[in-house]
Amino acid sequence: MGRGKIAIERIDNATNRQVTFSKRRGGLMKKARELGILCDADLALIVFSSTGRLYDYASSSGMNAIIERYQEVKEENCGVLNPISEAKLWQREVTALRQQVQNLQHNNRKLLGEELFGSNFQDLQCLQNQLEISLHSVRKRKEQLLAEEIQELNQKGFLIQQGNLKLGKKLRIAYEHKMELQKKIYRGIRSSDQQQAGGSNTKARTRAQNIDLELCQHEHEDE
Amino acid sequence: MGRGKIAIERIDNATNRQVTFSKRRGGLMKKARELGILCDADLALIVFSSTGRLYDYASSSGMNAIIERYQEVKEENCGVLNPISEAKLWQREVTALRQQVQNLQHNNRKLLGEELFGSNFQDLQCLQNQLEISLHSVRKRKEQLLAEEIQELNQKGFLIQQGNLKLGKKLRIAYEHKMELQKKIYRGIRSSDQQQAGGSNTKARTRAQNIDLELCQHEHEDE
DNA sequence: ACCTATTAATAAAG
DNA sequence: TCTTTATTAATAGGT
Repeated sequence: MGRGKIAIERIDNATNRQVTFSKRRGGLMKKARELGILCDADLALIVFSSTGRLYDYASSSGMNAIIERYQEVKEENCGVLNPISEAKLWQREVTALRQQVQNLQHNNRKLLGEELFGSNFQDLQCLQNQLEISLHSVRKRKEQLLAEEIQELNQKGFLIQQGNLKLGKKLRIAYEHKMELQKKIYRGIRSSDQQQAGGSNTKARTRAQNIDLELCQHEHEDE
Repeated sequence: MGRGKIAIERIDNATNRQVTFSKRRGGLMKKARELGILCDADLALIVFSSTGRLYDYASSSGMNAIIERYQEVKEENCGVLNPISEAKLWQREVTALRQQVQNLQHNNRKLLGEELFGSNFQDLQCLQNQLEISLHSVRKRKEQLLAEEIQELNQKGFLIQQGNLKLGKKLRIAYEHKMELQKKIYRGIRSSDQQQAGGSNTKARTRAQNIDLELCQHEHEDE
């Protein structure tokens, strides 16, 4: 229809394309409307132009109703929930969770000894029993923790004591070593003094320092 | 187009309407497709027949994408959230509530003296203190309830005692009344015996019954 | 927007 | 539902 037929493919000429879009869009809308009226159909048409502009038509029931109806049908077919059912599902879960939170809060408050005015004597007795059980558990656990800590400390103490014993042994050996060295030094100094009578004792000090160093090395031997 | 023109109004003949629906639906779909291709437009067409059957067409981007795009545009205009954002919103709330439920359950379990292995000594001490406070509250409330009950019972007891006093008074009066009546009867029987020596005492019995009746009436006087 | 030659759609009938 | 065909409607290209 027209002064010549055109191939059904993207129109390259932008102006031409725009003109054709306007004309055919109008025709499509008109045909859609006519179909709805003539055949009592419920239909919707959504068109985005290549520039992003929106044009739409929906028969009497309205666009949203038609979209929802469409999504309901599709959901039945493919098992994938449409966004509206999904929202409703989430909403239901929110309601349930809020109820649960309320219950838990109520429970908590009772366990905290608040809001007791709604409870009768028997309820209070149960609550008291529960609290006593809880308290017992907590105390038991505390004792357990303490016991563990004590054991740990004992272990550490034992290890430290073992270390002490070792060190004591070493110290004794070192002491004996030292005594021997001191004796040697004493003998050395005496002979040195005899060789350089009245001279400075710088050399003797240096020797003493060397001895100290040796002792230190012994003490830190196997750390 | 066609062997004659038709008015754009609902076709009464059902068969005719069904045929027209088929033809025009096809035409509409074709035109929609052509518009999409020729003018590089993004479009969707949803048609429900009067019998509820769904026919739809969507250009390359797909029906859901087009519907979402449509709803996004509409949302911008009217400020009403589209179902997808709504679903996400609910979902976020569900996540938050689930977390809250978890926390509350954890708290509850601790207050019930369960799952104490994750707590250190100080936490346990706090928990114990709280439980002791709770227990104190519960015991206090129990005592309060008992006190109230005792007071109520005292009140009732007092009222019952009052009733008893009243009844006792009446009983005394009734007793005195009875004694007087018995004296009268005694005197009456004696004189009667003197008049009818050795005769039946039927009349005397009847009199005694009357007296009992009188007493009963006194006892139940103001109930 | 309008015009109009030309093609496409389709109403009615088979 | 599928074809045919007479007729109307849509529209391509030009103004």
